[in-house]
Amino acid sequence: MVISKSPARKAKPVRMQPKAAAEMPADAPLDLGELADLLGYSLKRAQLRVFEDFLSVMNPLQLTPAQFSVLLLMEKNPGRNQTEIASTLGIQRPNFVAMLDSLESRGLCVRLRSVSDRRSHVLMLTDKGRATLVRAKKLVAAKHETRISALLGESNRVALVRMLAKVAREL
Amino acid sequence: MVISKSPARKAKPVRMQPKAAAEMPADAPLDLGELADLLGYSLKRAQLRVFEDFLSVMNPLQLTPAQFSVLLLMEKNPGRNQTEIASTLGIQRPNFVAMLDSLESRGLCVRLRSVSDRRSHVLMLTDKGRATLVRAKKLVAAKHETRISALLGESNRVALVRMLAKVAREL
DNA sequence: CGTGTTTGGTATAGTGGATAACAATTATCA
DNA sequence: TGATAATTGTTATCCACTATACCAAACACG
Repeated sequence: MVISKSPARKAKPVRMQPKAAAEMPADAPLDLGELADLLGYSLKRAQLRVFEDFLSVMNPLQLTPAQFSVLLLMEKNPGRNQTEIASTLGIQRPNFVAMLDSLESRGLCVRLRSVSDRRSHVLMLTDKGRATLVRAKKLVAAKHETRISALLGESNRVALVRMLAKVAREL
Repeated sequence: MVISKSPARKAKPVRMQPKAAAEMPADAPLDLGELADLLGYSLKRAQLRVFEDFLSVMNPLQLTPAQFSVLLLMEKNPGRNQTEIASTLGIQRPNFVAMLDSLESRGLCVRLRSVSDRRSHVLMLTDKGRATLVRAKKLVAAKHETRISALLGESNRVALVRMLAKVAREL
């Protein structure tokens, strides 16, 4: 028998509230306590917000952050295969297949059978992919990164990115 | 008819690589290009790494970041109901149910039917929950946050958290 | 040649997050 | 008061993302 990880909700909470503690406002914002000082918490919250903003800015081009990063890598590293691009981005190779299917079906990139190793597919941007990437970069620069820079100040934004990269790399 | 978002993989890439471009090292690390300057990218990467470290540090207590944050909120805000705790953490109420089931089945907290509003469940830490939280805090402080502080310097770590909170709040 | 490895791909499962709907309860207000 | 609306916890789904096992084709290499 397998130990179930799912809820074992049988006895519903029929218990009553014990003591009627001192009257509280009851509608005041909650106290985050040490949560506010936890790096992981603010990190996650900020990441969700930044991705949300990125998505809304990129709405006309219908590119997710992950798709945008793939196109960027293809542009700067033409001729690489799926394994190389995927692993650089921390994407599992099986999960990269559907992602490429999507980009290729939209005509943004192509898989070319490599002449030197017929197992691998060389990835290349199409003209449409390059044009889309140009527009995407402009959107990101004009409406996304600019907004963050306006909020933090450009030097702080750069320092922030540098610290995050260090954490990602060296922790 | 619905427009399918799924892959339309029919024609497999039988095309051949066109020109044999200039010889490349082929095994050099890829160039991240503007990806390295994108806040969203380093943010996501750092978040994954920090959560990974948190999980390994918290391994003996088997607490995820989300569970830890719930316990912290319960401690600092006893007597709040599920909706209040969940919404403060950005958790959808339906998704919070299974999470509470798990914590309650482990004896870390209880749902008490409120005397003032019999719809809602007042959330309280149990003694075991409080004891677990004490141990968890010590682990996080000693092995997690300390490590990040050693990497960045404490003042930088504080500045980092402050900037992230600002982004999460004001972007 | 035969063995082992790599590559892209399939199938599948787990997890996190989002929405619709519902019963019980409370709030609102004519 | 009584009818209607809103809220709370919950269930049932659904979708996106991630992780693992496995496979055939192609390659590496002794």
